[in-house]
Amino acid sequence: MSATRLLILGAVRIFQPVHGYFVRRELLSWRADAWAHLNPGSVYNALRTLAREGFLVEVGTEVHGGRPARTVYALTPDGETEFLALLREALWTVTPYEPANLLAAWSFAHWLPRKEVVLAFEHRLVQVDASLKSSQFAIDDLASDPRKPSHVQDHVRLIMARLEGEAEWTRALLERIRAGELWFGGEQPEPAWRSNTGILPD
Amino acid sequence: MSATRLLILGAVRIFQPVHGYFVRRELLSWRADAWAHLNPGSVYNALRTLAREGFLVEVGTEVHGGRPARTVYALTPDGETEFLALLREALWTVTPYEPANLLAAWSFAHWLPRKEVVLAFEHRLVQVDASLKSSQFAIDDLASDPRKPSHVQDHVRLIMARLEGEAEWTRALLERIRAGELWFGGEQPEPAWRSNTGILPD
DNA sequence: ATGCGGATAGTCAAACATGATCAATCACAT
DNA sequence: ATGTGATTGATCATGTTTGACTATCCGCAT
Repeated sequence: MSATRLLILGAVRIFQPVHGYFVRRELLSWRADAWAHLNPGSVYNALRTLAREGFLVEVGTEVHGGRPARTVYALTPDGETEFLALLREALWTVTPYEPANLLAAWSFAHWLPRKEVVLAFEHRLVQVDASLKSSQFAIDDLASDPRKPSHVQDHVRLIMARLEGEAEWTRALLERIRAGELWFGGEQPEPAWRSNTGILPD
Repeated sequence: MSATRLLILGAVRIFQPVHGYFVRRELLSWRADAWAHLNPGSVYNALRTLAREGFLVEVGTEVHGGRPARTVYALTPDGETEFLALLREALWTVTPYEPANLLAAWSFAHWLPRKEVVLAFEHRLVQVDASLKSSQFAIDDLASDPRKPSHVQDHVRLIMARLEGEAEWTRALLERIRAGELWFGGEQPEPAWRSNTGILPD
């Protein structure tokens, strides 16, 4: 799933050099285990996969006492590029069947310039609007086709209702961003939160 | 994924005895490939898994010309029970992180009595309401915790906005069901749609 | 000193999903 | 007759997800 890749890449980017368990704890504190189905195995697997693909490097291995060794990762330049690509993809594209994408994208959107986020959100609203309009025609077509069960129309309506909810959230946030709330790429030297615990191991 | 199991079980239940490709085509015409990530492999795999678990039986194998043999399935009594259990679970439970569940459930809800569907939908609205209320407290807590990144609050808001959209859909449908629209379990002898093509092979 | 819950750090086999690929057939125009 | 593209019916290697499980260490009360 692409949300997992973005989450892992983004979390490593913030805390690098960082080991798997730390990434996992942080993402757990974002409830990503729930909304992105992020199980322990997924985290470690994604780390290994991203490393194999050259987006992450193992920068070392630490052992503390008799505990399992922890592998420490950092982003490569390619990983940086990939992160931005995935982030933009997730932020600019409405994916009604991948609800985790927007959640993951919003987790890292403050790394982009405020202006881009505004444009991306405006674009999302345009996409949703187009979806709503086109789906009305789809529903009319479905209604006139006796071979299609009528619940398919209701499916479309449900998907649109959820999208409408998402659009409402987008509008509310857009207003806050336009009003100068929140901090974006380059506007603030340091993020206010740098840890899920307040204490970084080591 | 549990939506896949419900979809396959339900589709077989409608069209049994039926082969995999037919089930796939039907679910494709419901756009389930999009909203439930239903790839070809998932369908055939689910059929085999459900058969292994005793919920489906292979009632035979047909060969037409030089094409791959088609395996024909039907529900067992256990499969019937499992179908109803999965359907009720999906219909009665709000699962914000499994958006396909409700879509799958609504595909088969007309097999249940109208009264149950009304109760289930009313219960869904209660659940959403509780979610909305509890998440307001969660947001307040998150806001007062400087260690938590502020996007986590926005995550909660987005999830709630989507849920609110779902609730809107639920209310609209509930009204129609209460008004006597649509047909439910035992109210109508035959479903009006029995095929995705109008022509059943054979 | 001992017991016990919780945090730390991660593994692994089994289950499941992915979607390109196959090879025959059909519809239909050239 | 032959090429073209869509349809039929499914498989399979590869990759990903699942989540129970391991094993140590720490804090702290008994």
